[in-house]
Amino acid sequence: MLSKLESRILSAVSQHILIRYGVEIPVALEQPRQASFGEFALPVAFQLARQLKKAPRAIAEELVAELPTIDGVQSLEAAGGGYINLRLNREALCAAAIAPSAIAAAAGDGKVIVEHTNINPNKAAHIGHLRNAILGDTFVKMLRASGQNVEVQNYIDNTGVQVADVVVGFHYLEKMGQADVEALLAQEKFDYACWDLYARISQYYKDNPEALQWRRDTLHAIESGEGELAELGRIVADAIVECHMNTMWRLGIQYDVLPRESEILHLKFWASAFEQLKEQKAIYLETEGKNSGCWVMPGSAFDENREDEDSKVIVRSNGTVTYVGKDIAYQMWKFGLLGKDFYYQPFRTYSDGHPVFVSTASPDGAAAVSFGGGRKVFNVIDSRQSYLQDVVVAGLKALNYHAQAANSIHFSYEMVAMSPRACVEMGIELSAEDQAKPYVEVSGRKGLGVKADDLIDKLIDSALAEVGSRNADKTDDEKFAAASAIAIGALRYFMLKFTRNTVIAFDFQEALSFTGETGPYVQYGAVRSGKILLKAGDLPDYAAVLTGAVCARLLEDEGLWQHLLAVSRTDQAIAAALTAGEPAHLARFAFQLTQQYSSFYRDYPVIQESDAEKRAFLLWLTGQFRAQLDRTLHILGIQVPAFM
RNA sequence: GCGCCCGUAGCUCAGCUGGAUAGAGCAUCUGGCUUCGAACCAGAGGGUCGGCCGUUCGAAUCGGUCCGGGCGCACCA
Repeated sequence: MLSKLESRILSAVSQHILIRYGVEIPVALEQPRQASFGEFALPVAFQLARQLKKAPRAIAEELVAELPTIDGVQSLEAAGGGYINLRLNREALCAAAIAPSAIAAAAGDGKVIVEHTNINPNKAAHIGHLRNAILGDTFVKMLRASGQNVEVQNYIDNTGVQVADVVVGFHYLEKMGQADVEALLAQEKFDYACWDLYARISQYYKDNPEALQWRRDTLHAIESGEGELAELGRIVADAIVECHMNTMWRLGIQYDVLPRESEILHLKFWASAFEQLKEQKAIYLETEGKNSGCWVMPGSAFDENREDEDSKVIVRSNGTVTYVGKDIAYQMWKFGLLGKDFYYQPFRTYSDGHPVFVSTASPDGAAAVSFGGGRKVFNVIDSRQSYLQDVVVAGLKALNYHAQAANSIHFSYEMVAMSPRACVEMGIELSAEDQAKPYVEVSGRKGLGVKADDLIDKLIDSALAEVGSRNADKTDDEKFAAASAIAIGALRYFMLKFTRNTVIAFDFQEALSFTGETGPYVQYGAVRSGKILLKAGDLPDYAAVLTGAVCARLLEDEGLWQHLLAVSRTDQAIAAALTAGEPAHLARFAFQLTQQYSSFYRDYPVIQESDAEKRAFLLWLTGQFRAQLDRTLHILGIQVPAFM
């Protein structure tokens, strides 16, 4: 609601300055430190001071006197060293909020692709993967809320060493065949079994380096797609992908398509990319030095501080392509630059009816859908991969795809590590070296980490204990549903409250907290407001009761005005978070909005209000709060339980 | 060695393109449930924004430098 007014103010002010002083400067609008200063502040006089060689305070006073009246603005005032504080017309803002408004979604041109989750399908998902998926999913919802057409991809590396290692574990360590693995699969928690096995085989390699030959053999078999080892690889990867999809769906996270590495290999995506790279001389065949016999990208292409000799191998001397090479091909496909596409078949349909497809190599029985070909691509990958992401972008540039290179965005974030206390609580023994650190890196190879499903279960358990103690009258199913919503709310909020470049040192006590700045705090505010609306019975006809005069009278109350203001800032908050690319900003807004509501809740009893006009107004404000909070929570992927 | 990130209250973190008295949560202390549910609210204490230079009307924010911590820099993915 406020965003329109804001742009009106900005254009009026900059226009006036242009005419009056003949200068064109970017005008900024801020929120004053104190609410008593007004609703907005213009620091523009400070900027003008230099150019006009005049005291900022004098300029501010001049502007206050000369600025034309702006629709919706009550008054202007020069303050402090040169601020212009600005008060809004309360009645006008209120009237605008009551009138139903059509929100014009700014439809973006072209498709935006967001790739996230991307967990190696060889073990259970852990807290690090949760951060990736929750961050990615929330960003997707932010984009969609702004009218963008978004395609969500979850890349499945089903032919890599990590899958191979688990296959090695089954085949060589456990001496298990296809039937044995399938029997294990039928039991619960296959991803947990693989988690342990992966840690074991990793340790085994350490103790018996000669066993690495098993990995090479297995990897080769998996890449060729033939034989028993390849079949085992398929079974493992497919089953684990199912597990991951289930885990993520518990958090409300969906995908549109699962492109798999096996199809990138079989459909020869790399061959097409290789041709283009050679043709454009983006890579060359090294004939001397340590990389002799390899196709390499010169170091200067992706890092200006590097020498050309400090190059990155794209194709190994044995003719196989590296991870980065495959990633360049995949990135090209995302932009539709490969001249190829996968075939697809349905993978599953979520309970809300949304289908997700998986890539296949064969046109037989393929679904009539297509993916990729985006205008802009966001890769949600942790910051440790930034070097490789740079190489991928350099590849696009070297191919003269400059627009695509500029639209390849590494949506990076810092890792989730384990706090020493969390390690102790899990009974993990740390090396002396690790103990000295402020936090320890999560490691699948070491089996060091908190599994996503375990954490969710733990959260549900403790939410259930709370819900149970407060709602004896509800059925078990109802209580479980509420506890689940609370648990997911707590988890998503926890992962989102940190800005992207903050390392999260995972701590059980913080993650399991339901008080203070948490998801449940916000959900609680929503539930309380919902209860009032429910108890109020039939809602009044707001447009009829809340006339301009009524609003003007009631909004003289500073508390009510501040509440209306807070609610009105939702649009801005959503837009600002998207611009900054920080879901954390939106999470914080949800918290602050709820804080505002909590004091409103205490100060203004709604149901027993005897003044009918005021009661209607309070009800309307309550509804406004709930509606705006619901919008925000929807983007954050947090549901409001029926009770709590 | 080179590159990226971080250093703000006892702890965990915010602080938007430099702007008015640096903010939350947790923890500590005080007060508030016969009043729409206290997973809440009100209040108190607690900070040389890692150090030092610089840029400017103005710096937690920009630049330089030093100190401390993390992560990268493979013919692994």
